[in-house]
Amino acid sequence: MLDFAILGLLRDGPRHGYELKRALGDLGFWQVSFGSLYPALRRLEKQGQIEATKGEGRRKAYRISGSGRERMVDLLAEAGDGSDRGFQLQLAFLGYLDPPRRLGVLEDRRTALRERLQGARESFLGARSGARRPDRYRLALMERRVRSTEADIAWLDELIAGERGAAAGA
Amino acid sequence: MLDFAILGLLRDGPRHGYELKRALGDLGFWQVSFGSLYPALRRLEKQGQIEATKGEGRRKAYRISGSGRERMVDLLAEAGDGSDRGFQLQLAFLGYLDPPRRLGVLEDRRTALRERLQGARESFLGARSGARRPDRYRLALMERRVRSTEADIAWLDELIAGERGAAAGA
DNA sequence: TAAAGCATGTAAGAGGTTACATGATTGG
DNA sequence: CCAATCATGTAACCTCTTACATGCTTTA
Repeated sequence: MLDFAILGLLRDGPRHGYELKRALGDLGFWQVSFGSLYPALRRLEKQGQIEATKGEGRRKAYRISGSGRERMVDLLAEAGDGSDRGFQLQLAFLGYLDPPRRLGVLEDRRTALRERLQGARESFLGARSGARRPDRYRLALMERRVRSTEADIAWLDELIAGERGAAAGA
Repeated sequence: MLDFAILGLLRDGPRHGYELKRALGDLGFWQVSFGSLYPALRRLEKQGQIEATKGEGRRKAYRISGSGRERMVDLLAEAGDGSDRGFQLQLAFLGYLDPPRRLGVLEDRRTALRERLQGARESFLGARSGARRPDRYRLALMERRVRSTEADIAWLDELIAGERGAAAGA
C-alpha cells in the first residue's frame, strides 16, 4: 500500500522523502510516518523500482524507473481490495491508468459500496425493530453508516458520470 | 483499542469469543480477526479484567470484572485520540459513561472535525486555484473529504442536540 | 539567537492479519 | 452425507508507529 503511494506520487515527478510525506498527507487520508517512509524508499531502491539522485543539500530526490511504472499498475489493481484507503489511493492515481480501464475501477467500488449499504441498512433496520434494541448512541452509529455510504455512492455516481462523459468526448 | 472494544461489549452481558467477533463486526467499522481476538481474551483474563466461565459445549463465556469496568472507563477517555475508529468505539459505549461527561466526548469530537474540515477546505480550494492543479480524480477526492466531514459534523450536531435534550429532560 | 521547520535515518515494539490446525453441530 | 457455519486456538509475519538520534536552514 505504501509502495503504491510512493510509486504513484513519484510518477508526478521526482520528489525527496520529506516532500513525499507532505504530498501524501495532503491527499487527506494518510499521515504516514518517516519511520515507515524512509525504509520503504530504501527497499524500493534496492528492488530497482525507484532511483536516487542527489538533490539540493542533503536531499535525496527519487525518481520512478521503468520497472517501477509496471509495478505501479499492478499495485493499482491490488489496491481495489474493498478497503477505503485502497480505493482512495486508486483514485489518486487513476489518471495514470489507461483510460479504458478507469471505469472498471469506479464500478467495482460502486459494487462494493452497494453491498456495504445493504448490510448497513439491514443491521440498522433490524436493530431498530429487534427485541434487544441498542441504545441511541449505537443506533446513531448505524444510521451514520447508512447515510455516509449513501453519500459516497452518490459522489461516486457523479464521478462515473464524469468518466463516461470524458470517454464519450474523446 | 481492541481491549476497549471487548470490555465494552462484555458490559452488555457475558459473551463468548465467536459472538464477540460478530457483535464487533455488527457495529460496522471493524472486522476483527480471531488471531487477535482470542489472544486478547487470554491477556485480559490473565490481568483479571474479565473472567471465563463454562458455556454450552466448547464455548467459553467471558464476563467483565470490577477492575475491567474501571479500566473500560479509562480506555473510553484514551480512545478520544482523534482517530475515527476511536470515536466510533467511544460512541458505541458512551451509554456506560456517566451522563454528565458524555457531552464532553461529543464536543471534543466536534472540535476535531472542525479542524479537519478547515484543513480539508484549505487544501481543496488551494489545489483548485493553485499553479499545478491536480487532476479531476484528486480534486474529487479532496471535495469528498470536505463534503463528508461537513456531513459528519451535521450528524454530530444532531447527536449533541439530542444529548442536551436528554440532559434537560432528566 | 532561539525556536520552528527541514531533512534523513535507526531500533524497538504495538497491533494487527493470514494461514494453519482441529473438530462439533446444523441445514439442505 | 456434504457443505456451511460454529467454535477455539497457534505461529509466522506484516505494516506501520513511536521514540530516538543527528544536524542543517530559515524566520521571528
